[in-house]
Amino acid sequence: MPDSFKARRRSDCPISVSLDIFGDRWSLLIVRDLMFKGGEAFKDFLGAGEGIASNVLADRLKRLEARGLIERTAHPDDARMHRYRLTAKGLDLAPVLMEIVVWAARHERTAAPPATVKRMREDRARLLAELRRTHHRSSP
Amino acid sequence: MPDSFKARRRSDCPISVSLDIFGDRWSLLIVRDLMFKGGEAFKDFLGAGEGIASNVLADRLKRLEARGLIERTAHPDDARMHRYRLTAKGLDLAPVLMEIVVWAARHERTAAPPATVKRMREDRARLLAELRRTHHRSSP
DNA sequence: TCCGATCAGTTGCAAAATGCAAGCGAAAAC
DNA sequence: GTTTTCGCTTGCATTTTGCAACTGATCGGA
Repeated sequence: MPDSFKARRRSDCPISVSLDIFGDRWSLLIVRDLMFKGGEAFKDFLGAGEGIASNVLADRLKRLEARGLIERTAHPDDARMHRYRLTAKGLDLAPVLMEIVVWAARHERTAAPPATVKRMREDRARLLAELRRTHHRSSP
Repeated sequence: MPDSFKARRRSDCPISVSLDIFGDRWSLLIVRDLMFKGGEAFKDFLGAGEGIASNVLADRLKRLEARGLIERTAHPDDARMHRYRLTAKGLDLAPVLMEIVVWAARHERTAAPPATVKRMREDRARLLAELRRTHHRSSP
């Protein structure tokens, strides 16, 4: 088990603190799957396309849960599964993810649908409201 | 030398593509130093507070340069030094960094000055314009 | 002009994280 | 009751990171 749980922060800089939480190659992809792709179960993240290893995935899920970005509950219909969902804190990463998408769409060749990118640039407030509705979280 | 230069992308998702570029614990801290702290030289990043190792720093600088986020030039006053500066592409990460700061300030205990955070939330356009002025980059 | 300090790295090695394939127990599907 | 699915865990090889020491070029002062 890659025990990536040293809670030791490198500094109190907000960016550094944030990177201590999600500054790796996988965490934000999990958040993305939860936020935009409707993924909820372990297998959804496993099969998400980038090919995360199951042990790393297990570690990241624990980590994200420990940091309060996601919550894990029993799946109502199937006792084998768990249901992972974004907390309000996790959902609040939406603006970060959107800015990343906007940046990548501008500077890299990506599969981002131009219409979506445009909405992220020009209609962010409504997009965020929609997201919150989808995820049943009240807005701050 | 930790040769982190496999340009192989895991998928074409804009978030995945972005994380392949700056999804690690150090890259965005370097960008932060360049963007907000006026750092320009190797030693500035080395002594930035989080304690990056010099070999990792050297690797990240090469990598960021290869990806077009920063550029390295000879320092005008001192032939030992190099001057690192953000390109327009690197400077365009400003909204991402700002949203990260806003998120961290809301959800974690950080050293972010509340006034700065407030400006990032409420006066982003002007802040971005100031940044571009500081870094002498024309705006898109 | 010599000499120590500074700068931007590099090198070698240990420790940690990642990736990969296989395995496992519990629950569901058939 | 047998097979599949699911969410992991385990063991092991590979890669990345961290640490400390070192280098070669340049600078600044005596």
